[in-house]
Amino acid sequence: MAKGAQTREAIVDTAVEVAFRVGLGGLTIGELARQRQMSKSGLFAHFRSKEALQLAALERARETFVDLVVRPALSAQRGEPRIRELFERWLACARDGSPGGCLFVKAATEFDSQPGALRDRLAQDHQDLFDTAAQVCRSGVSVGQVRRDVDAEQFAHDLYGVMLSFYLAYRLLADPAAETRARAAFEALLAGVRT
Amino acid sequence: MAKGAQTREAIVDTAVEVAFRVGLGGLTIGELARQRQMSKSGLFAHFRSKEALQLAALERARETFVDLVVRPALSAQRGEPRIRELFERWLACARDGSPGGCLFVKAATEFDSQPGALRDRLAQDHQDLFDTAAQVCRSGVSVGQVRRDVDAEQFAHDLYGVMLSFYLAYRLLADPAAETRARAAFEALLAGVRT
DNA sequence: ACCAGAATCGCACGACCGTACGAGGGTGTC
DNA sequence: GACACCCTCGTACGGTCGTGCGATTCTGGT
Repeated sequence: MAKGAQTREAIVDTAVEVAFRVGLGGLTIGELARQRQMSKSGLFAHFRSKEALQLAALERARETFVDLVVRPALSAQRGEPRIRELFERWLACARDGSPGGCLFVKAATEFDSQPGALRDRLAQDHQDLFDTAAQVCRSGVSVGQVRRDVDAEQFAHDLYGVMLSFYLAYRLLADPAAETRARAAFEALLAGVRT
Repeated sequence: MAKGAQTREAIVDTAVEVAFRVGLGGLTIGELARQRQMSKSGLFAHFRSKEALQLAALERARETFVDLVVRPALSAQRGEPRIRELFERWLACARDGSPGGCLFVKAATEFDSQPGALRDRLAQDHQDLFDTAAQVCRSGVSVGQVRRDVDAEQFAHDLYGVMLSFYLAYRLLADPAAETRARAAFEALLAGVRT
C-alpha cells in the first residue's frame, strides 16, 4: 500500500475512535492532526472537506461492524445458531467498546434530524442492517426452528431495540445488570418466534 | 415573572428546539442569539457558561418529558391502563417531534462517553425514568393484571428498547411502519407480563 | 419624576474552526 | 544524477467560538 493510503487509513482509524467519544459532528481536523502528530493541512489534504472525512469514518465504522458482527454471524449455521451469533457478536462489540461497531450505531441518533449526505448514508446502512437481521431470522424458518408466519422485519426491529437499550444501560448508566437484561430480552424475543 | 426570567425561559425553549436538531453539543451561543434576535453577550449573561446553558436546556427537556409523558401516565388507572398510557404518551411525544421529550432521550447517546456534569445529570434522570417505568409496571401487580413474579426492571428496560427502536425507524429511516411495529412490540411485551 | 437595579448592548480577547495554496522533502524510475 | 510525482508542511484567510467588561437602556417602586 502506498504511503499516502497508509496514512489515510491511520487517520480514519483515529477519527473513528475520537468520533466514538464526541460524535461524528464533534470531529475536528485540528484535534485529529494533534492526535496523529501531523499538520492540519497535511491531514486535510487526504480528504478534501470535513464531510468527506466524516463519511470516511462512517464507512470505516460500517466495515468494522460488518467484519465483527455481520459476517461471522452469516457464516454460522442457519437458524437459531445464526441468530444467536448475530446477537452475541453485536453484544460483544458494544460491551468491549470496539469504537467502530459502536460508532456505527451511535451516529444514527446524532444525525436523525440533520439532512445531508451523512444522514442519507447512515439511513442506507441501517436499512441494510435491518434487512440482514430479517434475513437471518428467516434463515430459521427454512430449517424449521422459527415459526413459518414470523414477521422477520418486526424481529429485526425488536432485536435492534434490545441492543439500543443495552447500549444505554451499559454506557450511560454503567449498569452491571445490563448484559443480563439484554440476554433475557433476547431470549424472550427468540422464544416468541420459535416453532 | 420578571422580565429577565421571561427572556431566559424563551432562550431555553429555543435552545431545546435547536439542540433537538444538532445535539446538545452542537448548541452555539452565537446561533442562539441570532435566533432570538439579541446580542451574544446579552444572551450569555443569563447563563454564565455554555455548560450552564446546556444543563438548562436538558432540565427543560426533562420537565417537558415529565409533563407530557410521565405525569399523565401516573394519573391513569393503575395496572394496564397506566402502562398503556405511559407507552402511548411516549410514542406520541416522539412521533410528533415534541423537541423537549425527544431531546431528553436523544441526548443520552450523545453524552454516554463524555464524562462531565451533563452526563451525570443525564444518567440520574434516566435512572429516575427507569425507576418510574418499573413502578408503573408493578402497579399492575397490585391490581392483579401483571404476574406477581414479574421483573419490573426488565420490563422498564425492554420498554425503553421499544421506544429507542421506534425513534430510529421513525426519524432516521422515516419508516411508515415504525409506529405499527412499536405497537406490536409493546403488545408482545405486555402479553409477556400479564397474569 | 426620580432613582436603583436589572437587562441588554457593543466591543474586544485569544483560540480554534474549515479551507486554500505554494514550497519543500522523499521516493522510485529512467 | 535528473526527473516526476506524491506527501507533508508552513502560512494565511475569513469566520465563529466562548467569555469578560464597561457603557447604555429599560423597568418598577417610591
